[in-house]
Amino acid sequence: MSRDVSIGEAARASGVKVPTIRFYEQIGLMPPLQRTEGNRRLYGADDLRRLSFIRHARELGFEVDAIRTLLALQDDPGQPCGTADEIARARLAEVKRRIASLTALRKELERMITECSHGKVGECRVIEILADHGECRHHHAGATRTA
Amino acid sequence: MSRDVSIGEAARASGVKVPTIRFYEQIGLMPPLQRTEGNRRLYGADDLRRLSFIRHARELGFEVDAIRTLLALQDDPGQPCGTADEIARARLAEVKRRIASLTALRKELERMITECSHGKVGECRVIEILADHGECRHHHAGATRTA
DNA sequence: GCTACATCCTCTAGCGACTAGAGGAGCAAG
DNA sequence: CTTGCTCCTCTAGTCGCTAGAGGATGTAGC
Repeated sequence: MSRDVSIGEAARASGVKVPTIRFYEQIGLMPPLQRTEGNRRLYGADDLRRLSFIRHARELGFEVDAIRTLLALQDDPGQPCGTADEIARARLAEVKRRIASLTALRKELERMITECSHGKVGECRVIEILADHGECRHHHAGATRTA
Repeated sequence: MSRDVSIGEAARASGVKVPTIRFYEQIGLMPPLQRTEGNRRLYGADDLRRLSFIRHARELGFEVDAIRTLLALQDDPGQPCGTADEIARARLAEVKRRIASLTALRKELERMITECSHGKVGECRVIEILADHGECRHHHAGATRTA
């Protein structure tokens, strides 16, 4: 039962980088940890599980606030899971929106690239299409950020 | 020939917000502008075209550095357009990667949600799958940010 | 001329989720 | 006892804006 490992080992075990682990502690995603006499952090099995949970949730693109809520739910298993479900659904909706938006971007980019005749900039379709919004099928998709 | 408009009118015409326009000037995407006696910026037709170019490029998710390069190319139409093409291709590749990654996320989220039986958190699949990375088909997709 | 009011100016700080680096302490092996 | 690794805290930087303070300018109506 390898208990109470260092932050470096926790990083290797969880796949979260050392500075990021410290950052998670700072913003309260990880609880304040046990320390050695020499002031080094010690991670037990629960802490490692929590880290992995956070990592996985981040990979799925949940925001830190959402993860905070999910962790609180996990710590209280008797609660109904409507909130967790809601958070996941909201994330799914966001992901679908992003996919739709990116698919539109892909089409537009492909069009630019295939129309470019690889000559001079003066007649380059890439530049022309960027210059004339009217030429383009893409109309302000909005939200073009985050995962 | 509505020449030399105010920043507010430039914002309305281009769809870029006033503070964002000033920000573009600050980071050198827009050149230092003509000013009135009262120190207000004046935008001519060229400036408005440049703004629209920037806006469109940002909508397509090009980074500011890439836009800087594209603008420099546009200003020098005799150049071969290989660089523009390359930038567009790089962006397309990135968009494709993001779509692939988000599609994997979507599947995973859908699985979580459909398996959730809407009972207590203790037996909630959403929480369980987040807790056990082993249960999941999704393996560190990497780049989960930006457009 | 005078008063509202909109629009403009500059400057600084904040967002989210980290990442990088300075400057120093602890600890095991040779 | 020194080398070299890991760890500590703290601050600042990343990207592309966005928000707000605090003040100047411009315009329309009276």
